[in-house]
Amino acid sequence: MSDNKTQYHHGDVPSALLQAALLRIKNEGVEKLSLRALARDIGVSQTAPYRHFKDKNQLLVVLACKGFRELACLKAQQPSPLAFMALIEVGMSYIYFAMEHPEQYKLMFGSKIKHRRDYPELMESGGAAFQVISSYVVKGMEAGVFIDKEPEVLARSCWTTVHGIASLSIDDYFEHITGNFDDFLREQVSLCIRGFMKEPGLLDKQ
Amino acid sequence: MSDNKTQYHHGDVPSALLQAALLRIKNEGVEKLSLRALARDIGVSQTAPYRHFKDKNQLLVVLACKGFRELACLKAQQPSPLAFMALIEVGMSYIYFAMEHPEQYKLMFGSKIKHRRDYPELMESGGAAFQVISSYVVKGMEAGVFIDKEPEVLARSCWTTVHGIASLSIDDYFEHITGNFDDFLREQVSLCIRGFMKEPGLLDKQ
DNA sequence: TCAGAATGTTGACACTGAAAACATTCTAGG
DNA sequence: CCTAGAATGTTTTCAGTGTCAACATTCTGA
Repeated sequence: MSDNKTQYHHGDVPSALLQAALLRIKNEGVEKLSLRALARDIGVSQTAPYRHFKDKNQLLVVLACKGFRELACLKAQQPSPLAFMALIEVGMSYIYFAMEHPEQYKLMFGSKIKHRRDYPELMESGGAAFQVISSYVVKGMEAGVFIDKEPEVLARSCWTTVHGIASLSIDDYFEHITGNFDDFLREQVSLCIRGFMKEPGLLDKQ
Repeated sequence: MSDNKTQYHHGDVPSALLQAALLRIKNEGVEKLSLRALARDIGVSQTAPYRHFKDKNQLLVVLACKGFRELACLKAQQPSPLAFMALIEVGMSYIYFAMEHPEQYKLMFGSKIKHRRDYPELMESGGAAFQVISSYVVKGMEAGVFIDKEPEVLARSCWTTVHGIASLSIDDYFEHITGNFDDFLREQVSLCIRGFMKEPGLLDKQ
């Protein structure tokens, strides 16, 4: 059905657009992404994308959703029986995701997307990403190593810190850090978790 | 010299542009700011701004610098003899600045500005803003309440957390928080500081 | 006074997002 | 199998943008 003769119908414009978009934002940043350039990339007219996405904003929303869903799949890279260590590792994974997909991360958390709250799938996938961190916090609480607070409070604190580290890393605010960058990040995340612990000493002698 | 007759020369295009820009980003967001609109606002031709700013990016840089310089003037709103309490208050002031000038804050830390590192005045004013938090951390260290780490490490951790809270607050990621928002923010900041303290108990019974 | 610097303008170019009107192809119901 | 209507695509057009070049006016110091 799909031979190599020039076709009127492209085949799969939506996913071709998304793929081209991911490539372009990786190379040129989300700031200069244009629908017309994407259309050119995949060889359709400049208005063809509008048959599949209401507008540019909606395409950005889909890209962001994909990112959140990836985030939601994160697991601690070095699983640890110690709940608070596992939480640190999840935080690290989160930061590494951001550093590996900086432009997509900026899209997810920046203000490029307009009227974010009008897109339920975006809210939902974003919430799911948060739940990952949250679940590890809960494990820590069940293990009894964290202070007596609402799990949501700790989870939000952890998420916020990790997001701060990720954002600033991406934008090269830590460029002058000397030494192993992974160590630096881990120290920053640990400092956050330290604030949650009944006995911070457990962390210090690690 | 400057009567009310129509003048060929405007008088002070640069500061008029900056003022108009601050107004526009406050009302419509930094994302849709356009030089041409600013030119219209102040009643000059669309290319007049280019006599005073190399390009749009440079105007954004100046706006961001102004923001950083304001940040650098922050003091704890409720000064406390307890060093760690003062640090918390400075963090709060920082967050409140962000919430009062959300679009300017996004401009300062977002990726709207291109080639940030090519603007020494931006790097410098940004560094000065960081120094405020840093100085309060040092006070805490001198008071002996914080753990034994490089001051820079703690300062950066505090800055990162505060930035994370500010960013997410601005973008309404905490919209579902119930109860007093100021209390929520203060709890988040405190949790961060808690991680620095030799005796977190000091904070708990506060 | 008057030349040159500073500041302003008009007009143009190459982009962009988006809508309207129209063309082609696919697909389901008779 | 045929055919109407839905899907998908195209061309054209509009309004908006950043920025440059060429030209006009005004200010300022020697």
